[in-house]
Amino acid sequence: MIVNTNPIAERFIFKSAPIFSGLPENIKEVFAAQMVLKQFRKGQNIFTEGTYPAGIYFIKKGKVKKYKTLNGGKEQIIYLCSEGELLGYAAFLSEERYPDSAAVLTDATIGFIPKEKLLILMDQHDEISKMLMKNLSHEFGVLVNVIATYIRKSVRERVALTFLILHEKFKDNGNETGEVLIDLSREDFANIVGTAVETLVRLLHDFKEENLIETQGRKILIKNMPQLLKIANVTDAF
Amino acid sequence: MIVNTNPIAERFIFKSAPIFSGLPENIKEVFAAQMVLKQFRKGQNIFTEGTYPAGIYFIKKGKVKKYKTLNGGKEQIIYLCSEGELLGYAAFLSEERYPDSAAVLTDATIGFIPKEKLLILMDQHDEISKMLMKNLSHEFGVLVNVIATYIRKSVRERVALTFLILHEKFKDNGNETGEVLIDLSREDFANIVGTAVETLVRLLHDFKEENLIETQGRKILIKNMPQLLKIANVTDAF
DNA sequence: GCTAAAAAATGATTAATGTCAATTTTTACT
DNA sequence: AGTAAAAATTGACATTAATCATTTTTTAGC
Repeated sequence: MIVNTNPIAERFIFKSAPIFSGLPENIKEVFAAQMVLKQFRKGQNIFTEGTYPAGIYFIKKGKVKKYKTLNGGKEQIIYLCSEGELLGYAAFLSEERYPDSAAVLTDATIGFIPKEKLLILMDQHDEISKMLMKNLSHEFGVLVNVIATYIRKSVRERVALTFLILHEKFKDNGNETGEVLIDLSREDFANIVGTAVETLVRLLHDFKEENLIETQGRKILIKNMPQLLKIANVTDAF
Repeated sequence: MIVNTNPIAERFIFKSAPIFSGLPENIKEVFAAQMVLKQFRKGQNIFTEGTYPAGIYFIKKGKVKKYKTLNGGKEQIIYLCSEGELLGYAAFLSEERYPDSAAVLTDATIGFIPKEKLLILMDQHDEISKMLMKNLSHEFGVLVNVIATYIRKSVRERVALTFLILHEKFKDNGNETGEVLIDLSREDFANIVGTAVETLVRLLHDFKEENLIETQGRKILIKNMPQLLKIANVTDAF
């Protein structure tokens, strides 16, 4: 597997390492024992904005988009999650409604831990609370970077930055030369960037002409991530 | 004091109630005892993005902007904090650099708790860890709403929404009829909205013509918050 | 209260991005 | 492989918002 080579990446990515990696074996087992696994089909929703959490979710396999539907039908993807990430725990911890929805992008295996059980686990094992706290606070910093970047940068810069995130999320699709293949609809891509599909397509066209990417049907091959990163112009992210 | 009348407000506001309000008296005292108070002059920085936290801060008195400086010199204000709020605790908890800076907008009194002491307090009093967790997770949900809203809505909608936040932050400047007086530079206002000062000024002009606000020098009187809220069009926030 | 400096406001123009309509390509299914 | 539906792409145009230049107003210090 190709390792995350760029320190900037972690300022925009929730977690490169699986969430449990820091926990002692016995805790991992306790956690796994409480988890109910469920299969989801491509496109299916895991939870929906405005409802209250009944527990938290863990991505065992697959990719998930966290998104928000806006008045007027537009969608904004807040974040792409992949294997090893927890879902919906901020709303669980705040005891508030989900601010966003989660839907699987590919067929997926999702673990569920009901809140009653999780509360007991947190009470019994301080490490679990600490892990949640550590993750949440990291993700908080990521959102701060996302806000500043997405509000103030041009769409071209945002598309380039989005490639950094996608590069990370799809790196298991990497080939020997380090090129990564992205499999994502233009609509979802545009909804991450926060732009119209047509605008995204035009920028992809530009990047293709500049030899930074290649397209194979809807799939996109990242050919020159360093240059894309230069275009993203994100040395202001900490 | 005028109470927050709008349920939408809390989806965009970190905390209306002072952070300690839920804690038992004895914990409040312990916390207060560890706090070193310091005076800050208008414009002074409390901490700077890219550095590591030495502890956390508490706003005893005054208003603080949390902002990020972007390549090219632009500034994006992430959030306005006021009396009773904690600062810099996400970076403290994640043990990472501050993603943003904090500067006082008015002369202010800020409490500081060094990290060594805070770690001991958290260890001794579970309520403190829980309080931090609860706050952070709430703020996380707020940032999700902010992202979707500020990326996808027009500047006019964002200005209207910003009035909701300012209404809350400046409500101690309210008069008998519920109108609230905002005292903030156009530049800071524009940096919250994420737009150019000129664009902001033009929109303020429009709102004035529509009788939603009045200006008194740089100060702005909110006259019709309900209508501004309609313009903001944020019934999509949970 | 007067004055210089800073901030706010206005005007003209340009650039970026969104929208709508039409066409081409790809995908999924038989 | 053939075909209908969905997705991607392209083109023309409208709209929004940024930028630059200038004027007016406000603020802070004497």
